[in-house]
Amino acid sequence: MLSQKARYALRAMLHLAAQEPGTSRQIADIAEGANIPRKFLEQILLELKRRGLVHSHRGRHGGYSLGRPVAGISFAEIIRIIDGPLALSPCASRTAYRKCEDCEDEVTCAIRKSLVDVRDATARILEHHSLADALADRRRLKPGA
Amino acid sequence: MLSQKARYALRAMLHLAAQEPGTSRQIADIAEGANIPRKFLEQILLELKRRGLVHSHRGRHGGYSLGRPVAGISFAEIIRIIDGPLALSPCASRTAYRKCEDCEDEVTCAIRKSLVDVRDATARILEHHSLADALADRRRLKPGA
DNA sequence: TATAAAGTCTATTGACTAAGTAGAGTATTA
DNA sequence: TAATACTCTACTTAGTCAATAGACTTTATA
Repeated sequence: MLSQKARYALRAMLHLAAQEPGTSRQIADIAEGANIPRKFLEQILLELKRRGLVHSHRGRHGGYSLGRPVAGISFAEIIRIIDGPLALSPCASRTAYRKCEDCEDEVTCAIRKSLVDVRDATARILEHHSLADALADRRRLKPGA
Repeated sequence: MLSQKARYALRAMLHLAAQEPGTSRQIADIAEGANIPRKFLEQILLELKRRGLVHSHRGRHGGYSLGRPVAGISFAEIIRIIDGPLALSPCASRTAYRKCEDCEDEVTCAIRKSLVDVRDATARILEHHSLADALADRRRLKPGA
């Protein structure tokens, strides 16, 4: 399961993605628009900023904007930043591989193999699903808006 | 990520699956053989037993055995019992669907769609990966044993 | 140039869960 | 009937999740 924080991050990014490209939005606006506790959102945006997914400017007319074009930001990237690797086990992760502490022999591990299959399938979907795709999905689902 | 408990459960089941069909193994034996804390394993086996994945008999020559043929027990089933749904969000689960508390409109949710895709891909792999498959994998990986 | 408005940073809280431990109880069999 | 092994419930400890608080810094503008 994703953490609540990761779901918030996805919603916040989607909110930014839905803005006129190049324009920015303030935390309060995002918090209200995406239904996220304001102070919690601050932390999330800060983290996303450190990783380059959003830009911020401070001071009076400050705010946040996407760090890259909508087509260049995948769900996978957002989720990895907030929740860590997609894999079901550290030993099945390709981006954050770590040997299982108590694993006898990884090479012959009959569990790892299928977990790697799952991680690959998951990555295949989420790495190719960008904010642009999500916006397109939404438009298709909600033709009126 | 799977919990440690779920990884233990998979290992324990695999240990049982590797036994002569029909024979049983005692908790202490499984704990040692699969490198699992003994008292913790008790709880896990109890849970698996309640769900019919293993049978037990008590008393002097007691022990545990698989509740079904190795080909009839999937990784998905074991994981669901210990960790709950495979999906990344309650709203994306098919076996344990639950609406997101703070979701505005699920039908038009641009996040849910891709999470459902992931859950389907994951389920496709893990539901079709049985203990028998895992044993076959191991044999292939470790031709000596 | 003061001040209001906005992002930045660190700490804290409370509830919950994960992982493991303990021990008394119950069934079986030699 | 004693030994052995599963059963059940409770407990502990550490850590994480979700959220909140508040002081600090930057920027625009009146």
